Amino acid sequence: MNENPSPFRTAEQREADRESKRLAVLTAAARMFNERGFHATSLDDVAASLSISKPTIYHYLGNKEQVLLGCLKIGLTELLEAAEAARQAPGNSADRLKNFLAHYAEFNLRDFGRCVILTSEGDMSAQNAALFRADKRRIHDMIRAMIEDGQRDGSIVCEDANLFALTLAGALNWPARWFDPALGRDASELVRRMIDILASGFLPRKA
Amino acid sequence: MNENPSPFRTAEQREADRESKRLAVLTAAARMFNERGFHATSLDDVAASLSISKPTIYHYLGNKEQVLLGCLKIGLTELLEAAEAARQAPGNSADRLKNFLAHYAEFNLRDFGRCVILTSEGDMSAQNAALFRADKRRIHDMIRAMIEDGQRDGSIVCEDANLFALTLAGALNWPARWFDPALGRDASELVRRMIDILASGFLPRKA
DNA sequence: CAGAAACCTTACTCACCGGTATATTGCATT
DNA sequence: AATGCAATATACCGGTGAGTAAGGTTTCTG
Repeated sequence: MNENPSPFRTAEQREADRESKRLAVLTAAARMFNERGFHATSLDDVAASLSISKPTIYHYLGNKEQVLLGCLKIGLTELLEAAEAARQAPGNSADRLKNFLAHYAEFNLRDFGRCVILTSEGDMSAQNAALFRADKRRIHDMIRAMIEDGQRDGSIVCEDANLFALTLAGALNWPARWFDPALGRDASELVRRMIDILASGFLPRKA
Repeated sequence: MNENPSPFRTAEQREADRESKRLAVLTAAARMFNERGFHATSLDDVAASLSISKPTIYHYLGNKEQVLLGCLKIGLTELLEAAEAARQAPGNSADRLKNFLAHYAEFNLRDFGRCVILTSEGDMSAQNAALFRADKRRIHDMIRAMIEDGQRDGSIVCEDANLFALTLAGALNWPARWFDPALGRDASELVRRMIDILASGFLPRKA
Protein backbone atom coordinates (compact mmCIF):
# COMPACT_ATOMS: atom_id res chain seq x y z
CA MET A 1 0.00 0.00 0.00
CA ASN A 2 2.55 2.66 1.03
CA GLU A 3 4.83 3.09 -1.94
CA ASN A 4 8.47 3.29 -1.20
CA PRO A 5 9.36 6.83 -2.27
CA SER A 6 12.98 6.01 -2.93
CA PRO A 7 14.21 3.68 -5.67
CA PHE A 8 17.07 2.71 -3.38
CA ARG A 9 16.45 -0.32 -1.24
CA THR A 10 17.57 -0.73 2.29
CA ALA A 11 19.77 -3.58 3.41
CA GLU A 12 16.73 -5.38 4.84
CA GLN A 13 14.86 -5.01 1.60
CA ARG A 14 17.75 -6.46 -0.31
CA GLU A 15 18.01 -9.31 2.10
CA ALA A 16 14.28 -9.97 1.82
CA ASP A 17 14.60 -9.80 -1.93
CA ARG A 18 17.32 -12.38 -1.94
CA GLU A 19 15.37 -14.58 0.39
CA SER A 20 12.25 -14.41 -1.75
CA LYS A 21 14.24 -15.38 -4.81
CA ARG A 22 15.80 -18.25 -2.99
CA LEU A 23 12.34 -19.37 -1.94
CA ALA A 24 11.08 -19.07 -5.51
CA VAL A 25 13.85 -21.39 -6.66
CA LEU A 26 13.03 -23.88 -3.94
CA THR A 27 9.32 -23.79 -4.70
CA ALA A 28 9.86 -24.35 -8.40
CA ALA A 29 12.30 -27.14 -7.65
CA ALA A 30 9.98 -28.83 -5.17
CA ARG A 31 7.16 -28.81 -7.70
CA MET A 32 9.30 -30.40 -10.37
CA PHE A 33 10.89 -32.90 -7.99
CA ASN A 34 7.40 -33.95 -6.91
CA GLU A 35 6.16 -34.18 -10.47
CA ARG A 36 9.03 -35.97 -12.15
CA GLY A 37 11.28 -37.16 -9.37
CA PHE A 38 14.57 -35.75 -8.14
CA HIS A 39 16.82 -37.59 -10.57
CA ALA A 40 14.57 -36.96 -13.54
CA THR A 41 14.60 -33.21 -12.91
CA SER A 42 17.52 -31.21 -14.19
CA LEU A 43 18.48 -27.86 -12.78
CA ASP A 44 18.22 -26.53 -16.30
CA ASP A 45 14.54 -27.48 -16.22
CA VAL A 46 14.06 -25.75 -12.90
CA ALA A 47 15.86 -22.66 -14.15
CA ALA A 48 13.83 -22.61 -17.35
CA SER A 49 10.56 -22.76 -15.40
CA LEU A 50 11.62 -19.52 -13.71
CA SER A 51 13.06 -18.01 -16.90
CA ILE A 52 16.49 -17.79 -15.39
CA SER A 53 19.73 -19.61 -16.12
CA LYS A 54 21.22 -22.50 -14.25
CA PRO A 55 24.15 -20.57 -12.77
CA THR A 56 21.63 -18.29 -11.11
CA ILE A 57 20.43 -21.27 -9.11
CA TYR A 58 24.03 -21.90 -8.13
CA HIS A 59 24.21 -18.31 -7.04
CA TYR A 60 21.52 -18.91 -4.42
CA LEU A 61 22.12 -22.56 -3.60
CA GLY A 62 25.41 -24.36 -3.77
CA ASN A 63 24.47 -27.49 -5.69
CA LYS A 64 21.60 -29.76 -6.57
CA GLU A 65 21.63 -31.52 -3.24
CA GLN A 66 21.42 -28.18 -1.43
CA VAL A 67 18.34 -27.39 -3.47
CA LEU A 68 16.73 -30.59 -2.31
CA LEU A 69 17.83 -30.06 1.28
CA GLY A 70 16.43 -26.53 1.21
CA CYS A 71 13.04 -27.92 0.27
CA LEU A 72 13.20 -30.58 2.95
CA LYS A 73 14.27 -28.09 5.60
CA ILE A 74 11.19 -25.99 4.99
CA GLY A 75 8.90 -28.99 5.02
CA LEU A 76 10.39 -30.64 8.09
CA THR A 77 10.46 -27.41 10.06
CA GLU A 78 6.79 -26.84 9.46
CA LEU A 79 5.93 -30.40 10.41
CA LEU A 80 8.00 -30.36 13.58
CA GLU A 81 6.51 -27.10 14.70
CA ALA A 82 3.02 -28.37 14.04
CA ALA A 83 3.68 -31.50 16.03
CA GLU A 84 5.09 -29.45 18.89
CA ALA A 85 2.03 -27.22 18.88
CA ALA A 86 -0.36 -30.16 18.71
CA ARG A 87 0.90 -31.68 21.93
CA GLN A 88 -0.26 -28.71 23.97
CA ALA A 89 -3.57 -28.19 22.21
CA PRO A 90 -6.87 -28.49 24.14
CA GLY A 91 -9.11 -31.56 24.13
CA ASN A 92 -8.42 -35.19 24.86
CA SER A 93 -5.57 -37.07 23.24
CA ALA A 94 -7.68 -38.57 20.48
CA ASP A 95 -8.82 -35.10 19.42
CA ARG A 96 -5.30 -33.73 19.57
CA LEU A 97 -4.10 -36.63 17.48
CA LYS A 98 -6.85 -36.20 14.91
CA ASN A 99 -6.18 -32.50 14.64
CA PHE A 100 -2.52 -33.00 14.15
CA LEU A 101 -3.05 -35.74 11.61
CA ALA A 102 -5.29 -33.44 9.62
CA HIS A 103 -2.61 -30.77 9.63
CA TYR A 104 0.03 -33.34 8.75
CA ALA A 105 -1.93 -34.87 5.90
CA GLU A 106 -2.93 -31.56 4.39
CA PHE A 107 0.60 -30.31 4.49
CA ASN A 108 1.70 -33.50 2.75
CA LEU A 109 -0.34 -32.42 -0.23
CA ARG A 110 1.47 -29.11 -0.60
CA ASP A 111 4.75 -28.53 -2.37
CA PHE A 112 7.23 -28.83 0.48
CA GLY A 113 5.31 -31.42 2.44
CA ARG A 114 5.05 -33.62 -0.61
CA CYS A 115 8.74 -33.23 -1.15
CA VAL A 116 9.45 -34.54 2.34
CA ILE A 117 7.25 -37.55 1.66
CA LEU A 118 8.46 -38.34 -1.83
CA THR A 119 12.17 -37.88 -1.26
CA SER A 120 14.11 -41.00 -0.46
CA GLU A 121 17.31 -41.12 1.45
CA GLY A 122 19.23 -42.47 -1.52
CA ASP A 123 18.86 -39.09 -3.19
CA MET A 124 21.35 -37.44 -0.82
CA SER A 125 24.70 -38.03 0.83
CA ALA A 126 24.88 -40.53 3.65
CA GLN A 127 25.41 -37.73 6.17
CA ASN A 128 22.39 -35.77 5.10
CA ALA A 129 20.36 -38.94 4.85
CA ALA A 130 21.08 -39.53 8.53
CA LEU A 131 19.89 -36.02 9.41
CA PHE A 132 16.80 -36.47 7.27
CA ARG A 133 16.05 -39.79 8.90
CA ALA A 134 16.52 -38.25 12.33
CA ASP A 135 14.00 -35.49 11.64
CA LYS A 136 11.45 -37.92 10.26
CA ARG A 137 12.05 -40.03 13.31
CA ARG A 138 11.30 -37.07 15.59
CA ILE A 139 7.98 -36.55 13.87
CA HIS A 140 7.18 -40.23 14.13
CA ASP A 141 8.07 -40.20 17.82
CA MET A 142 5.77 -37.29 18.45
CA ILE A 143 2.87 -39.07 16.79
CA ARG A 144 3.63 -42.13 18.84
CA ALA A 145 3.75 -40.03 22.00
CA MET A 146 0.30 -38.63 21.26
CA ILE A 147 -1.00 -42.15 20.81
CA GLU A 148 0.54 -43.23 24.08
CA ASP A 149 -1.06 -40.27 25.82
CA GLY A 150 -4.35 -41.49 24.39
CA GLN A 151 -3.78 -44.98 25.68
CA ARG A 152 -3.30 -43.51 29.15
CA ASP A 153 -6.36 -41.26 29.14
CA GLY A 154 -8.44 -43.95 27.48
CA SER A 155 -9.38 -41.98 24.41
CA ILE A 156 -7.30 -44.23 22.14
CA VAL A 157 -7.24 -48.01 22.06
CA CYS A 158 -4.41 -49.90 20.47
CA GLU A 159 -1.86 -52.54 21.23
CA ASP A 160 1.28 -51.26 19.63
CA ALA A 161 1.60 -47.48 19.51
CA ASN A 162 4.70 -47.67 17.38
CA LEU A 163 3.16 -49.73 14.62
CA PHE A 164 0.02 -47.71 14.92
CA ALA A 165 1.91 -44.52 14.23
CA LEU A 166 3.56 -46.12 11.20
CA THR A 167 0.22 -47.27 9.87
CA LEU A 168 -1.48 -43.92 10.29
CA ALA A 169 1.39 -42.01 8.77
CA GLY A 170 1.59 -44.44 5.87
CA ALA A 171 -2.06 -44.07 5.04
CA LEU A 172 -1.79 -40.28 5.16
CA ASN A 173 1.46 -40.17 3.24
CA TRP A 174 0.18 -42.11 0.29
CA PRO A 175 -2.05 -39.40 -1.19
CA ALA A 176 1.13 -37.44 -1.89
CA ARG A 177 1.65 -40.00 -4.62
CA TRP A 178 -1.69 -39.57 -6.37
CA PHE A 179 -3.45 -36.40 -5.23
CA ASP A 180 -3.71 -33.83 -7.98
CA PRO A 181 -4.76 -30.38 -6.71
CA ALA A 182 -5.54 -29.40 -10.29
CA LEU A 183 -8.46 -31.84 -10.24
CA GLY A 184 -10.33 -29.55 -7.90
CA ARG A 185 -10.77 -32.09 -5.12
CA ASP A 186 -10.82 -30.41 -1.72
CA ALA A 187 -7.77 -31.46 0.22
CA SER A 188 -9.08 -30.71 3.71
CA GLU A 189 -12.31 -32.56 3.04
CA LEU A 190 -10.32 -35.52 1.76
CA VAL A 191 -8.03 -35.81 4.76
CA ARG A 192 -10.88 -35.30 7.21
CA ARG A 193 -12.66 -38.28 5.77
CA MET A 194 -9.55 -40.41 5.65
CA ILE A 195 -8.89 -39.72 9.29
CA ASP A 196 -12.44 -40.68 10.21
CA ILE A 197 -11.93 -43.94 8.37
CA LEU A 198 -8.72 -44.60 10.24
CA ALA A 199 -10.31 -43.68 13.56
CA SER A 200 -13.25 -46.02 13.17
CA GLY A 201 -11.91 -49.01 11.26
CA PHE A 202 -14.20 -51.02 9.04
CA LEU A 203 -15.55 -53.62 11.43
CA PRO A 204 -19.09 -52.97 12.67
CA ARG A 205 -19.39 -51.30 16.06
CA LYS A 206 -22.07 -52.21 18.51
CA ALA A 207 -23.25 -48.97 20.10
CA MET B 1 17.34 -85.77 -9.15
CA ASN B 2 17.71 -87.81 -12.34
CA GLU B 3 20.85 -86.51 -14.00
CA ASN B 4 20.64 -85.78 -17.64
CA PRO B 5 23.07 -88.31 -19.13
CA SER B 6 23.68 -86.26 -22.26
CA PRO B 7 25.57 -82.97 -22.26
CA PHE B 8 23.29 -81.78 -25.09
CA ARG B 9 20.26 -79.88 -23.99
CA THR B 10 16.88 -80.22 -25.58
CA ALA B 11 15.08 -77.28 -27.11
CA GLU B 12 12.85 -77.04 -24.04
CA GLN B 13 15.81 -76.96 -21.73
CA ARG B 14 17.36 -74.18 -23.72
CA GLU B 15 14.13 -72.26 -23.70
CA ALA B 16 13.83 -72.72 -19.93
CA ASP B 17 17.43 -71.62 -19.61
CA ARG B 18 16.75 -68.46 -21.51
CA GLU B 19 13.66 -67.76 -19.47
CA SER B 20 15.48 -68.24 -16.20
CA LYS B 21 18.20 -65.84 -17.30
CA ARG B 22 15.62 -63.28 -18.32
CA LEU B 23 14.06 -63.64 -14.90
CA ALA B 24 17.41 -63.28 -13.20
CA VAL B 25 17.94 -59.99 -15.01
CA LEU B 26 14.49 -58.77 -13.99
CA THR B 27 15.00 -59.77 -10.38
CA ALA B 28 18.35 -58.04 -10.14
CA ALA B 29 16.90 -54.96 -11.82
CA ALA B 30 13.85 -54.86 -9.55
CA ARG B 31 16.05 -55.03 -6.48
CA MET B 32 18.21 -52.16 -7.63
CA PHE B 33 15.27 -50.08 -8.82
CA ASN B 34 13.68 -50.53 -5.40
CA GLU B 35 16.87 -49.69 -3.59
CA ARG B 36 18.09 -46.70 -5.55
CA GLY B 37 15.22 -45.70 -7.81
CA PHE B 38 14.74 -46.30 -11.51
CA HIS B 39 16.60 -43.23 -12.74
CA ALA B 40 19.44 -43.67 -10.31
CA THR B 41 20.06 -47.23 -11.47
CA SER B 42 22.11 -47.76 -14.60
CA LEU B 43 21.94 -50.91 -16.66
CA ASP B 44 25.67 -51.17 -16.19
CA ASP B 45 25.02 -51.47 -12.46
CA VAL B 46 22.43 -54.16 -13.01
CA ALA B 47 24.74 -56.03 -15.34
CA ALA B 48 27.63 -55.78 -12.90
CA SER B 49 25.50 -57.21 -10.09
CA LEU B 50 25.06 -60.31 -12.24
CA SER B 51 28.66 -60.31 -13.45
CA ILE B 52 27.55 -59.90 -17.04
CA SER B 53 27.88 -57.04 -19.51
CA LYS B 54 25.28 -54.51 -20.49
CA PRO B 55 24.74 -55.87 -24.03
CA THR B 56 23.70 -59.15 -22.49
CA ILE B 57 20.78 -57.38 -20.88
CA TYR B 58 19.87 -55.99 -24.27
CA HIS B 59 19.98 -59.52 -25.60
CA TYR B 60 17.14 -60.49 -23.28
CA LEU B 61 15.23 -57.24 -23.02
CA GLY B 62 14.99 -54.52 -25.62
CA ASN B 63 15.76 -51.44 -23.57
CA LYS B 64 15.67 -50.01 -20.08
CA GLU B 65 11.94 -49.35 -20.15
CA GLN B 66 11.30 -52.97 -21.16
CA VAL B 67 13.27 -54.05 -18.13
CA LEU B 68 11.04 -51.98 -15.91
CA LEU B 69 7.89 -53.16 -17.68
CA GLY B 70 8.98 -56.77 -17.32
CA CYS B 71 9.21 -56.30 -13.56
CA LEU B 72 5.84 -54.60 -13.43
CA LYS B 73 4.21 -57.29 -15.55
CA ILE B 74 5.23 -59.99 -13.12
CA GLY B 75 4.09 -57.97 -10.12
CA LEU B 76 0.78 -56.88 -11.57
CA THR B 77 -0.07 -60.35 -12.84
CA GLU B 78 0.44 -61.85 -9.41
CA LEU B 79 -1.64 -59.15 -7.77
CA LEU B 80 -4.50 -59.42 -10.24
CA GLU B 81 -4.64 -63.18 -9.93
CA ALA B 82 -4.65 -62.94 -6.15
CA ALA B 83 -7.49 -60.44 -6.23
CA GLU B 84 -9.44 -62.66 -8.61
CA ALA B 85 -8.93 -65.65 -6.32
CA ALA B 86 -9.87 -63.67 -3.21
CA ARG B 87 -13.32 -62.80 -4.51
CA GLN B 88 -14.38 -66.43 -4.57
CA ALA B 89 -12.78 -67.45 -1.31
CA PRO B 90 -14.91 -68.76 1.58
CA GLY B 91 -16.04 -66.69 4.56
CA ASN B 92 -17.81 -63.38 4.81
CA SER B 93 -16.71 -60.31 2.92
CA ALA B 94 -14.71 -58.86 5.76
CA ASP B 95 -12.68 -62.05 6.05
CA ARG B 96 -12.16 -62.22 2.31
CA LEU B 97 -11.00 -58.63 2.33
CA LYS B 98 -8.62 -59.18 5.22
CA ASN B 99 -7.15 -62.25 3.60
CA PHE B 100 -6.60 -60.49 0.35
CA LEU B 101 -5.10 -57.46 2.02
CA ALA B 102 -2.65 -59.70 3.82
CA HIS B 103 -1.62 -61.28 0.55
CA TYR B 104 -1.43 -57.85 -1.11
CA ALA B 105 0.65 -56.28 1.63
CA GLU B 106 3.06 -59.18 1.90
CA PHE B 107 3.61 -59.21 -1.81
CA ASN B 108 4.31 -55.49 -1.67
CA LEU B 109 7.33 -56.27 0.43
CA ARG B 110 8.86 -58.60 -2.16
CA ASP B 111 10.95 -57.58 -5.13
CA PHE B 112 8.33 -57.35 -7.85
CA GLY B 113 5.50 -56.15 -5.64
CA ARG B 114 7.67 -53.39 -4.27
CA CYS B 115 8.57 -52.43 -7.79
CA VAL B 116 4.89 -52.00 -8.66
CA ILE B 117 4.42 -49.78 -5.65
CA LEU B 118 7.54 -47.68 -6.02
CA THR B 119 7.40 -47.10 -9.75
CA SER B 120 5.79 -43.89 -10.85
CA GLU B 121 4.16 -43.31 -14.17
CA GLY B 122 6.65 -40.66 -15.14
CA ASP B 123 9.29 -43.36 -15.45
CA MET B 124 7.76 -44.76 -18.64
CA SER B 125 6.22 -43.66 -21.92
CA ALA B 126 2.76 -42.14 -21.86
CA GLN B 127 1.31 -45.24 -23.53
CA ASN B 128 2.76 -47.65 -21.04
CA ALA B 129 1.83 -45.33 -18.20
CA ALA B 130 -1.77 -45.62 -19.31
CA LEU B 131 -1.59 -49.42 -19.28
CA PHE B 132 0.11 -49.37 -15.88
CA ARG B 133 -2.55 -47.07 -14.51
CA ALA B 134 -5.28 -49.28 -15.93
CA ASP B 135 -3.91 -52.37 -14.20
CA LYS B 136 -3.54 -50.57 -10.88
CA ARG B 137 -7.07 -49.33 -11.34
CA ARG B 138 -8.34 -52.88 -11.82
CA ILE B 139 -6.76 -53.91 -8.55
CA HIS B 140 -8.24 -50.89 -6.80
CA ASP B 141 -11.66 -51.69 -8.25
CA MET B 142 -11.48 -55.22 -6.98
CA ILE B 143 -10.67 -54.06 -3.47
CA ARG B 144 -13.52 -51.61 -3.68
CA ALA B 145 -15.85 -54.35 -4.88
CA MET B 146 -14.92 -56.50 -1.88
CA ILE B 147 -15.71 -53.58 0.39
CA GLU B 148 -19.06 -53.04 -1.30
CA ASP B 149 -19.87 -56.73 -0.88
CA GLY B 150 -19.14 -56.28 2.79
CA GLN B 151 -21.41 -53.27 3.03
CA ARG B 152 -24.20 -55.42 1.62
CA ASP B 153 -23.69 -58.44 3.89
CA GLY B 154 -23.10 -56.20 6.88
CA SER B 155 -19.59 -57.40 7.70
CA ILE B 156 -18.05 -54.07 6.74
CA VAL B 157 -19.15 -50.60 7.75
CA CYS B 158 -18.07 -47.55 5.83
CA GLU B 159 -19.46 -44.57 4.04
CA ASP B 160 -17.32 -44.29 0.98
CA ALA B 161 -16.00 -47.58 -0.36
CA ASN B 162 -13.83 -45.83 -2.91
CA LEU B 163 -11.98 -43.66 -0.42
CA PHE B 164 -11.83 -46.57 1.94
CA ALA B 165 -10.04 -48.67 -0.64
CA LEU B 166 -7.57 -45.86 -1.26
CA THR B 167 -6.90 -45.49 2.44
CA LEU B 168 -6.34 -49.18 3.04
CA ALA B 169 -4.11 -49.57 0.02
CA GLY B 170 -2.13 -46.49 0.98
CA ALA B 171 -1.48 -47.74 4.48
CA LEU B 172 -0.37 -51.12 3.14
CA ASN B 173 1.71 -49.66 0.34
CA TRP B 174 3.79 -47.47 2.56
CA PRO B 175 5.90 -50.21 4.15
CA ALA B 176 7.39 -50.79 0.70
CA ARG B 177 9.22 -47.54 1.38
CA TRP B 178 10.78 -48.50 4.68
CA PHE B 179 10.59 -52.23 5.27
CA ASP B 180 13.99 -53.88 5.22
CA PRO B 181 13.82 -57.68 5.04
CA ALA B 182 17.46 -57.82 6.09
CA LEU B 183 16.46 -56.54 9.53
CA GLY B 184 14.82 -59.86 10.26
CA ARG B 185 11.36 -58.48 10.98
CA ASP B 186 8.69 -60.98 10.02
CA ALA B 187 6.69 -59.61 7.10
CA SER B 188 3.57 -61.69 7.57
CA GLU B 189 3.39 -60.84 11.25
CA LEU B 190 3.79 -57.18 10.41
CA VAL B 191 1.02 -57.03 7.85
CA ARG B 192 -1.33 -59.08 9.99
CA ARG B 193 -1.02 -56.54 12.76
CA MET B 194 -1.36 -53.59 10.44
CA ILE B 195 -4.56 -55.04 9.03
CA ASP B 196 -5.96 -55.56 12.53
CA ILE B 197 -5.23 -51.94 13.24
CA LEU B 198 -6.99 -50.83 10.09
CA ALA B 199 -9.92 -53.11 10.80
CA SER B 200 -10.52 -51.80 14.31
CA GLY B 201 -9.56 -48.14 14.17
CA PHE B 202 -8.27 -46.45 17.28
CA LEU B 203 -11.42 -45.17 18.89
CA PRO B 204 -12.64 -47.21 21.85
CA ARG B 205 -15.37 -49.74 21.09
CA LYS B 206 -18.16 -50.45 23.48
CA ALA B 207 -18.70 -54.20 23.44
C1' DC C 1 33.50 8.76 -8.21
C1' DA C 2 36.25 4.48 -7.56
C1' DG C 3 36.43 0.14 -6.16
C1' DA C 4 33.96 -3.83 -4.30
C1' DA C 5 30.30 -6.83 -4.04
C1' DA C 6 26.09 -8.88 -5.73
C1' DC C 7 23.74 -10.64 -9.55
C1' DC C 8 23.20 -12.98 -13.71
C1' DT C 9 24.54 -14.65 -18.42
C1' DT C 10 26.89 -17.34 -22.22
C1' DA C 11 29.77 -20.83 -23.11
C1' DC C 12 32.21 -24.46 -21.69
C1' DT C 13 34.08 -29.18 -19.43
C1' DC C 14 33.64 -33.64 -17.85
C1' DA C 15 31.46 -37.76 -16.50
C1' DC C 16 27.98 -40.85 -17.00
C1' DC C 17 24.61 -43.57 -19.29
C1' DG C 18 21.43 -45.51 -22.86
C1' DG C 19 22.03 -47.72 -26.78
C1' DT C 20 24.73 -49.91 -30.88
C1' DA C 21 28.35 -51.99 -33.96
C1' DT C 22 30.93 -55.65 -34.26
C1' DA C 23 33.74 -59.67 -33.06
C1' DT C 24 33.98 -64.32 -31.04
C1' DT C 25 32.71 -68.70 -29.52
C1' DG C 26 30.06 -72.71 -29.69
C1' DC C 27 26.09 -75.52 -30.23
C1' DA C 28 22.40 -77.14 -33.71
C1' DT C 29 20.53 -78.43 -37.93
C1' DT C 30 21.00 -80.07 -42.46
C1' DA D 1 31.46 -80.17 -43.07
C1' DA D 2 28.89 -76.05 -43.81
C1' DT D 3 25.83 -72.88 -42.36
C1' DG D 4 23.48 -70.37 -39.08
C1' DC D 5 21.80 -68.70 -34.86
C1' DA D 6 22.23 -67.97 -29.75
C1' DA D 7 24.91 -65.88 -26.36
C1' DT D 8 28.25 -63.14 -24.87
C1' DA D 9 32.04 -59.64 -24.93
C1' DT D 10 34.78 -55.12 -26.02
C1' DA D 11 34.71 -50.87 -27.70
C1' DC D 12 32.44 -47.17 -29.20
C1' DC D 13 28.76 -43.07 -30.15
C1' DG D 14 25.79 -39.36 -28.88
C1' DG D 15 23.12 -37.04 -25.62
C1' DT D 16 22.39 -35.08 -21.27
C1' DG D 17 23.17 -32.93 -17.12
C1' DA D 18 25.97 -31.31 -13.01
C1' DG D 19 29.00 -28.05 -12.15
C1' DT D 20 32.51 -24.10 -13.52
C1' DA D 21 34.95 -20.21 -15.73
C1' DA D 22 34.85 -15.83 -17.17
C1' DG D 23 32.81 -11.76 -18.02
C1' DG D 24 29.38 -8.07 -18.03
C1' DT D 25 26.15 -5.15 -15.59
C1' DT D 26 23.98 -3.21 -11.86
C1' DT D 27 24.03 -1.79 -6.96
C1' DC D 28 26.18 -0.66 -2.76
C1' DT D 29 29.95 1.61 0.08
C1' DG D 30 33.64 4.53 1.33
